[in-house]
Amino acid sequence: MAQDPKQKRKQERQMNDQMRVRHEKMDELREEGIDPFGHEFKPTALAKDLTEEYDKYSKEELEEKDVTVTIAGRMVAKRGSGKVGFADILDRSGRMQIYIRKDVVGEEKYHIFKRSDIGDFLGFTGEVIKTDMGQLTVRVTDVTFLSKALRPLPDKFHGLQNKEQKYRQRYLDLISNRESFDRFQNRAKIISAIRNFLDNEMDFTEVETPVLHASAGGASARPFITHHNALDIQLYLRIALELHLKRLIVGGMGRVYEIGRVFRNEGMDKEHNPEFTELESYAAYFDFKDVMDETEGIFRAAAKVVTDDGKVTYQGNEIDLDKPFKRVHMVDAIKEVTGVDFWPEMTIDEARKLADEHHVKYESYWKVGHIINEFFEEFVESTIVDPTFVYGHPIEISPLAKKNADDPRFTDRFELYILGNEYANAFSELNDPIDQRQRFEAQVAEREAGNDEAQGIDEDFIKALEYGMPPTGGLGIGIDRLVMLLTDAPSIRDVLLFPTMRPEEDQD
RNA sequence: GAGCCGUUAGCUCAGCCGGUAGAGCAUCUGACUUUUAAUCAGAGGGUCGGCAGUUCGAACCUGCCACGGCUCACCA
Repeated sequence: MAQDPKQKRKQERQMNDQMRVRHEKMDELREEGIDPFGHEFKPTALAKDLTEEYDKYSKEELEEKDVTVTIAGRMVAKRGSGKVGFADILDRSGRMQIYIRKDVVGEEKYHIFKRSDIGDFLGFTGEVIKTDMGQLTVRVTDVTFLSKALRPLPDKFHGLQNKEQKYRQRYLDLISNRESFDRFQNRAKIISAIRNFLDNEMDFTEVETPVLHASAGGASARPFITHHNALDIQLYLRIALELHLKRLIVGGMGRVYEIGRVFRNEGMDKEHNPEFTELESYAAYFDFKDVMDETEGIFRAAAKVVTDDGKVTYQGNEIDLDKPFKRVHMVDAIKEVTGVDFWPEMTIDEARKLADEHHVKYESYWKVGHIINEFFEEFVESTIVDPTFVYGHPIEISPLAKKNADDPRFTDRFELYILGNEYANAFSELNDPIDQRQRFEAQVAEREAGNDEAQGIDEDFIKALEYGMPPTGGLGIGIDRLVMLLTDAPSIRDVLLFPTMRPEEDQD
């Protein structure tokens, strides 16, 4: 391919010594009639399969078996002496050592191996053997050059440590840090296990609902705003899946769930990324206690991917997901930790007095329920260790949850807490359209009073409820945080392949 | 949004009181027919994140900027 000489000079200026050498080797391959960016290749085995199948045999047994295989992958380590060489080949399943001799493969093929760099893709055919050191190895009879790496890989021993680079160039992290590679494999398996549980054990239907919303509801959060040209309207990226899924319950689908990306235009930290993956499920005729059972089922199914006995260690703290989760009313939990009793009916002034006594700050528009919630968040949340369903949230902070039949100050809602963090939020869904309109109106009043995350009225959703929605139990789980818990990841960025980053300028 | 910390070779990291930049891996040359962070001998490789300032002299001190990390705040 012809290249502008000016551009080529510029490129060369930006290259370091190692890139120059690799470009030269690429040209050399072409001169030898080898395509440095080759085509299809048919490996007959993966590294992991070979280990599983043959590692149990002795050196002599393997010699007798005389098994020939073809493997392919990226060369990630290379060592050896003049006329023999060893290399580690990384394929999607793991590593395999190869052993190559000049007197076996011949001058030309050995030269290809000698001149190839760490990072290059190569294919090898050979016999499965064990070395004198007992290492399972492919003794090479044929080499195929597959693809050139023009940039050097990170340090083979330390891997890639620079966090920024790990997030920006995840492919390098995946190549050089096996624990990261495995974590993303586990993420996929966890999501698959959840799907399997909901599909096959709970008889749910998986659905897809719009990401672009005319009004962003179903949660309290600031949305991302975008614009549709043809319709010339403002649209929002969804902040929750809730309102569409409930419309499907109205439509008679009975049990639906969606695992999908939602977007919240808020701060970023170890637990928050602007886009994240949420599971929401809705089941007709469930109440929130049924949803607790469903949630335990989901967590156990997911945990099975990483543990046999349900025990998981997160950042040094062990928890047991096989034990039945604790269940406690929010007011009882507050009473237990602080001694403050919110069971008696009280006026806002009495609640404010309690807040003042305990140095709990409150906003002017807060009602008693907001203060109760604040007590919980301030004093109780961080003390929870074992998986615990905290239920009975105040009605003021739960605009989509059904009122408790015996005490209308509270809702039939729960959140699941583990090690001080929230993992699930669920309730018996509000299916009374008149109550729903009043809740939305209270949210609008809150917004006018200064809460810019309060929701607006979704008239279309209320209309759907007016056609009748069966009693329904709904659930939301933050998938990223669940994956963090199960894979012992300290930051949400460690479980997102490509976390949101500020773009860098001046890229080479 | 605030505070603290970081940014030095392709990667991982040193660099003392301000005196013109170091190691290991990687790369290059040579030796070596069972190595596994291979070994041995030699060599090359730097806009010390960027821009200003202080100074005879700045990787180091000061200011501003960029990006990142941690903590806090915010966050159904």
